Amino acid sequence: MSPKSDCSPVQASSEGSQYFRISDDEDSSSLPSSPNPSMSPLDLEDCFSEDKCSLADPRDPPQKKQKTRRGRTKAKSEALVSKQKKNRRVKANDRERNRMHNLNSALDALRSVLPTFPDDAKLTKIETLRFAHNYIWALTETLQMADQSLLSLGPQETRETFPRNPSACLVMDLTSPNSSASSSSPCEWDSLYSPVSQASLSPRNCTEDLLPSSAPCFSHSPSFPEYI
DNA sequence: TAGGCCATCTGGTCCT
DNA sequence: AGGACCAGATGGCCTA
Repeated sequence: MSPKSDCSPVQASSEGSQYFRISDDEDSSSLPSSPNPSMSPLDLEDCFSEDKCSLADPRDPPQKKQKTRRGRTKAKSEALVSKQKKNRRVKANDRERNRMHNLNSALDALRSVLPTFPDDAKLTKIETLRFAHNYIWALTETLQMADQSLLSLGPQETRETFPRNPSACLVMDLTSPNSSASSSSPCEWDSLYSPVSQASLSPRNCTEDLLPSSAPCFSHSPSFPEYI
């Protein structure tokens, strides 16, 4: 079950700019006498800014200038406050949208460096974060193991054991579902749970907590240490 | 159709 | 005061 994948930020942004919902207070209290229910918020802004649609009661007797002026002043100030409020909300919505887009971009960047199978499978947000956490933890642990092995092995043995960068070997083991895995257990990545993950995630549910349901559970090479 | 995921809006809170 | 961050609400889309 992959979520909608064609929702680019640009598209979302354009949709967001078109989508506007008038909140209850703005609709009923701040804008009590909307001249035209079909007017867009921008129309209403024009209405306020240009004073095209006065909020003053037309039934006010014209001879009571003082009272009328005071009433109009109050109504206009309320309109201005309402307009300012609405402008702030619109700007805040825009910032929030951009903030979430930035967050999603960062999440996409994170996804791009994580191995996924199949390649076009898109991890959900929570899956990406959990997977990245465990992936980093596994890489770190393996590097430490490799360092220890390097220290204990002689130069010749080292060359045979680690012909290339040990971390590269690790990545191969981690990422390739067809790597020399002898274990056929469907959820070998359970062994990659970090201590922290074990505290917060259920190791028994590999598909939910570590990998997307659409992605297969990977096997690791026999040389990969068991982290239980 | 229910449930999951997501984008967006919104009001509150904290910080500068 | 204004911006950043957060969490709740809402509605749309997609899949089983």
